[in-house]
Amino acid sequence: MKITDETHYINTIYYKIEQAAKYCRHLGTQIFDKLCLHLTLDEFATLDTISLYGEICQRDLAKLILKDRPSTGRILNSLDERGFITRFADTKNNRLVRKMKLTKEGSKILEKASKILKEYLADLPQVLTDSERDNLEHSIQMLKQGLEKEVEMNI
Amino acid sequence: MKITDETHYINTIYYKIEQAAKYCRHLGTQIFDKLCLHLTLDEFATLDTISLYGEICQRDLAKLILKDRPSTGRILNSLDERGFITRFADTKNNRLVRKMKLTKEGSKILEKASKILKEYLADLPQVLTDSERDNLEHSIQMLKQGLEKEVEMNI
DNA sequence: ATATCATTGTTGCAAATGCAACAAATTAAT
DNA sequence: ATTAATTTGTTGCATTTGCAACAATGATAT
Repeated sequence: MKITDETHYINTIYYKIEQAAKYCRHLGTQIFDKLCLHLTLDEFATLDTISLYGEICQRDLAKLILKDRPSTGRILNSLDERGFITRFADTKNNRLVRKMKLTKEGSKILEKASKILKEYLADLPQVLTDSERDNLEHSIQMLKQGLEKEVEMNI
Repeated sequence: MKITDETHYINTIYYKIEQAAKYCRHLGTQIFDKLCLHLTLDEFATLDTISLYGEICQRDLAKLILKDRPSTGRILNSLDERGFITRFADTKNNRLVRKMKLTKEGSKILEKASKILKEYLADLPQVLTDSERDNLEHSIQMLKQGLEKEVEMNI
């Protein structure tokens, strides 16, 4: 039985990336759960992305947080209801869009969660050396650019 | 606006890996759909894994195909109903388990799908050079090993 | 001016997923 | 011997996701 046989799916780079992604997400949700941040990983990523990009429309946000438009809308509904963001009408290319920005409350909880998260992660053993991480980032970037040409993401 | 600000989630390696994984899965399902292989990506991966590892129990298979036990059982039910695998009782560490193996039909459709897939992928432009892919594989492996110590996957 | 197409966001529903609870079988403990 | 704990697989249900259809608005074409 040749476990390293490259012709099998389980040995492809696609499989290994999916596996790594699942570990990442699992670890993320476990940490968010344990730390009681009152935010899910997706909500945190959404607030963080808005704070980074400022006022963007929902579709652009969807592309950034890797969710489809309905899912993005639902996450924003929840954040809106809880007073972490406000949404307002604006235009993009002369088109009516809904943009959003953080409220004071939103900035506060994002900052608090970031701080707690940072402290927690600092106590974890480092999984990759800096050079390994740089290597990985570069390779992933190359892969993404290659795949982008082949896949229609339809967001 | 510092888009490359490393303190933001969207710039972390975790985010980038999830993004790459989503591209991989999207491309995979699109290809399987287009080629009309009468198998989903997950079903293909399952057949491929069984053909590689031989007779294994469901839980071990679940760990390999990165699904939880219920999902694995459901995939196997479907493959079983369609005659691509047979399941039988066996023991592992003196414990009763259900193992499975490919039927003639299962081997046939796996072989056919592999062949079509290989031809299709050969026609795609190469997204990574061999050395880039080797690099990526090594880094991903390191990351996975690091994460494994921190996450309980509960499969 | 009217019709057609494109973009953005929402709704609704089917499918997939995650998870807890359960059942069956075996091991370990007292 | 009885009880408790473990491992494996299934069931059921709540949540999430994916996707198609729709509504609203603006751009383009004839």
